[in-house]
Amino acid sequence: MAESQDWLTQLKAHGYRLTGARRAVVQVVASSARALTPVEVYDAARTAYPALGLVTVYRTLEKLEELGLIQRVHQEQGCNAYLPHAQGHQHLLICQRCGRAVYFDGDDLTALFARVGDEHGFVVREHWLQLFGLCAKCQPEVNRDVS
Amino acid sequence: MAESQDWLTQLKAHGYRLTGARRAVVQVVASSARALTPVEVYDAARTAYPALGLVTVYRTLEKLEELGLIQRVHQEQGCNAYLPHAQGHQHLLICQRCGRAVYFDGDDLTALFARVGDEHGFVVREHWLQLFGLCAKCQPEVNRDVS
DNA sequence: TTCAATGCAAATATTTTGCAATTCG
DNA sequence: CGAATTGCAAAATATTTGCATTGAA
Repeated sequence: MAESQDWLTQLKAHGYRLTGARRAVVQVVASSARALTPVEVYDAARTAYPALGLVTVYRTLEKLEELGLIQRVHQEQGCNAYLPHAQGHQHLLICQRCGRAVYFDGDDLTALFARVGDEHGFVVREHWLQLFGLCAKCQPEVNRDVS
Repeated sequence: MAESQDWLTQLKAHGYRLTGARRAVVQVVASSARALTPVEVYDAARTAYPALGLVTVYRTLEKLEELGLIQRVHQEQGCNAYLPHAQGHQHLLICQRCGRAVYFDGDDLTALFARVGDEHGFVVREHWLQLFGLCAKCQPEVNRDVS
């Protein structure tokens, strides 16, 4: 994936070395359409780089987050999964069945949120917005799961 | 606090017993204006009920959440703090300095979110919105912190 | 009196740290 | 070669479970 290469370039640009472990982790996370936990990254990346240690996954994710290349995703099931970060100001729409995540634009919401803050004497500096639902592929499947 | 009494009534109504430990935990959480972690609840509630165990705090919070009386709050610093739940459909506005939380109304957002989902082939079933900023009291303080 | 609830201790799970060996540049 | 990076083992945290005792109804 092109994104994967770009991340490696970014790491290098910030003085980090390009190691086998990092390449494997980057490859996995950069190409995932759903948020992955450290252990999931570990398992997936070991097929490409068997000597990988879980600690290195933690440390690499930390650096990728610091560089703004990935973002932590909070869900009911847990808050320690990571996804490639969107460009600009975007919000997440996550499938509750398969975990697939897509970003959507929310620029027009900022003004609304500032107004809400005003009404309570707050200055709003950040907002978190996530939508949960079912993606096109999973909508028919859910009925099947239940029956 | 009146809310505290109401929670105890709810617990009883669902077949749970009203014990000293539960009264202490309920009292602390129901009257808090900011989200508290299990350990914070534990420390605060022990002044009223010294024999309290941390495990009981976990178990009580679990029941309160199950009854919809409290809700888990996710923040940058952690995702294991609880706050009294709002009535109806409300969202959180949290002060980044003192932690004070207030709810605001978000009914009008539902239609907008459904439309966003549509554009991506999703059926939106839930949404999650939180605003972060500075409350009236903390706005002047922040400048002082920095200088 | 009965069984839910408790608190302790121990088990799990998750994340972080110390450190000697390895490897990128 | 030298410093950054790695993986292991161990430590530190956070949460859950087993179980004998206690106490609410």
